[in-house]
Amino acid sequence: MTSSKVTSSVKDEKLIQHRRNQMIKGAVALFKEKGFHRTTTREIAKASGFSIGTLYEYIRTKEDILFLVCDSIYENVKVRMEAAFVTENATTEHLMEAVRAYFFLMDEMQNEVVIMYQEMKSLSKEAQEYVIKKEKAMVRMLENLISDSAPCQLKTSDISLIANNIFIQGQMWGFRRWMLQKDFTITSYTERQVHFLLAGLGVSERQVAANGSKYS
Amino acid sequence: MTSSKVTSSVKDEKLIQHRRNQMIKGAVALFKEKGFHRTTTREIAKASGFSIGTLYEYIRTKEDILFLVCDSIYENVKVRMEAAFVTENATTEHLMEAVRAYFFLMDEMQNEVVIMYQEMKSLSKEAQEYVIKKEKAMVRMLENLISDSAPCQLKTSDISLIANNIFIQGQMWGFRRWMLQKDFTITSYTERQVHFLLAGLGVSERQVAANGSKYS
Amino acid sequence: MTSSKVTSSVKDEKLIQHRRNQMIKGAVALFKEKGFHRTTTREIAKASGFSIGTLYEYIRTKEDILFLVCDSIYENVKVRMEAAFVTENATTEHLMEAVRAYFFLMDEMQNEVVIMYQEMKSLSKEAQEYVIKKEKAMVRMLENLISDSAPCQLKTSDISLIANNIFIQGQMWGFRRWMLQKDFTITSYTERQVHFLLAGLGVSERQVAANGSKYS
Amino acid sequence: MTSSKVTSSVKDEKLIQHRRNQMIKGAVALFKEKGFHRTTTREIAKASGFSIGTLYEYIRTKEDILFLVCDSIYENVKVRMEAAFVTENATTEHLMEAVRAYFFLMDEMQNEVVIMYQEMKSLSKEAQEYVIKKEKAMVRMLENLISDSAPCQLKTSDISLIANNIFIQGQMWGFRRWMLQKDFTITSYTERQVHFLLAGLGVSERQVAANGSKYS
DNA sequence: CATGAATGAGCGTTCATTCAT
DNA sequence: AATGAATGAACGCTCATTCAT
Repeated sequence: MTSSKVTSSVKDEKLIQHRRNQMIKGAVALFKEKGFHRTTTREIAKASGFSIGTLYEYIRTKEDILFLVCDSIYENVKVRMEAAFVTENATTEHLMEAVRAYFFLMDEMQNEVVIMYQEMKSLSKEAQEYVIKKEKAMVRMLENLISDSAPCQLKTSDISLIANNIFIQGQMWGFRRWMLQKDFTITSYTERQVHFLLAGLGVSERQVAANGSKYS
Repeated sequence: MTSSKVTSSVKDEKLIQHRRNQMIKGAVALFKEKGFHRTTTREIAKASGFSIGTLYEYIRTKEDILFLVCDSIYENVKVRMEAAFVTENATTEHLMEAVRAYFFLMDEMQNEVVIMYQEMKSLSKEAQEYVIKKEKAMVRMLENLISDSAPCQLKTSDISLIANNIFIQGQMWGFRRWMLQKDFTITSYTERQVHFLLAGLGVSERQVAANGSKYS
Repeated sequence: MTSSKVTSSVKDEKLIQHRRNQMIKGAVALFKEKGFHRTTTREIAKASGFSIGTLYEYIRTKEDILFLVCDSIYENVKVRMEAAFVTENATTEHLMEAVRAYFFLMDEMQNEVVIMYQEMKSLSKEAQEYVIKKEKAMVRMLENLISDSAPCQLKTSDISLIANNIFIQGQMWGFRRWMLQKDFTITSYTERQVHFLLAGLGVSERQVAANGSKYS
Repeated sequence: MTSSKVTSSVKDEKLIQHRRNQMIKGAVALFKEKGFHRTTTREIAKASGFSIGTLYEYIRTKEDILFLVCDSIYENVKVRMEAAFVTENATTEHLMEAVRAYFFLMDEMQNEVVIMYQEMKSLSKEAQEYVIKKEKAMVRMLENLISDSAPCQLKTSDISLIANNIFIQGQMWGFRRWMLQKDFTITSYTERQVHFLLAGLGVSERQVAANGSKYS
């Protein structure tokens, strides 16, 4: 669905969607390499396969492109996460499997994550809030899963803390790759983080690891 | 000590140090608000209390300012951390106290931390490596403390993982303030993170919390 | 033909040629008056009839403009010289007529010549060599003509010397105008220089001057 | 003698002279390499062996330095030429010997000559006129010698032309070195130019070359 | 007399954005 | 709907000149 936050002078919704996908793909590659500010609109147009004039038929300002990129990242993450999250009668195993899915997703989306971390500040206050809202919604999903699956009663603030810890541990796999990716693979990283998570929750690992995971 | 990585055309070392401190202070305030790229050298000069010409007597390029800022952040953190870290016969209590000191430091340095996260990419590859080296050295300090104080034998990769988790949990207090600082104060945040850390290490909290902390 | 040494971001070759001619014309007028260094790119843009942004669509650096000017001067001189030079069965009369044509051309192009003399040093080493090559090619044309038309056998080094003398005598009409243009017109200057040239070659003037010149 | 055209805030005439000589020496070396505009006053101060503040005690503007350099060049040439010029009962041999002396001087002063050609335009109109006056005076010296020594009656305009030809032939040895200094040494160059000069004057070489020259 | 830190006008260059075709 | 030439505000940086010490 077209991000209605960004206006276009073109009418054909299908075309808008198509062109914007081209733009996002081109922009992510460029932002990853040079960052938002060092990337010019001309470069984005070229990488997207059309002219600077055409680019401006589908956005109003350069910031719109960054917004489109950020929005698209969250959309992708959201779709993938919803597929991995069980919402009813969740067990600790469900939680662990969701965490694993999230970590593997973060591995796939390292570049996008780094972009989010580095360029979010370049968005307008308004757009930042929109994006933060999306991040909060995702954390809430995780909180619900923790809450549902927790073996014992946890304080809501503790649930929130654990959810946030998991979230940034997933993201840090990407933005601290220079620190982590010599000692770990995504598989071993995931396994050990899950291990400490369980320990933190006071769950014996044996209880959970009985049946294997998709991700190990 | 003057950062010898950045050359100045002024000879008086004392003056260089003084002027650069002015620059760093001014630049941090501006970078925090608008980011590195949106801040102009003229604005930095003005915020530092001198003219654009004088600014360039103490640096060669705008990037030098960012480097000076990053370098100064690490220098400050390092000095403070070294004071908080026990290096001999460390106990779990020592570790916890060091973690608390680190979290409170991160609370003080929120703006600087956010700048580091967002602008490090704007440094030259060379300067990035220099800064990463400093970050790695600090993580190593923490690893040593964990290793020394651990109640049981831990794998070195696990030690590294725990150290990194602690590190980014401290940093995340700043860069995810919009998420955390409604539900927590730095004190409660620190307490709960320490709680889960101990749980992860398999240490009973009662054993440790007996004598109160400076930070609670 | 567009000077392929200088790149442009505009694609239309015809337009490039047109805009560059405007630039050259404007730049020559300004360089003549204030020299290359004292002329700003904004002034050149204005004198060319377009904005500073447009100027930079057709060049990459200010030095490119100087190169374009120098290149264009040589191109013009070359075209004019080739038209004036006989290449087969040349007689002394042909040589004299070519020299006269050259002197009159130098009279027309005084400003350009002065610019070349004063600003060539401002070109990059690479561009200087390119321009020197062109100058050498032109001297060679003259050498050939001298060689062909000489009444007696001359040493090649003498031919080269004579050619160079003629060349700078033509140029000096422009760059020493404050010395020469009170006592001479271009016609009388040409006539006397030709006179001494013939004397130097050991040719009686009567033999040559029989049939009048276009230039007297 | 101190160039009274340039004012100094220092009183001690001896010191002024000393400092200015340092400046000229440093400046010539720099101008030769990078030209007047690309050379900074700081560089000149450094090359002169004192500070930028001191530099400005002995001149008022950067242009003053260029003027000092130009003036000094002419002063040197003048002194040397006056020594080489016979003013009474001059013969063709005297003329030839003076020309040879001039050519060898131009060989020595190539850098200075090139600077004069390229940077004179950077002087103020007033200073240019002053320098041109000096050049004219020198040409006049040569004209007088030609006039005195000429074997036959020459028109004054022809004398002027010949003097100018000699002058720029000497200078061209320096500013066209890339063209001439592969085929000639200063000795052979001088000899051949003298040869053609004599031919132009209608003098048989044998009459003159009888007794050898200091310069061959 | 000598120093060198301070100044700021002014330069070359970039690039987001527009709009006629 | 697509193009790309045109625009000019704004940036990073330089350097001649001054003046307090």
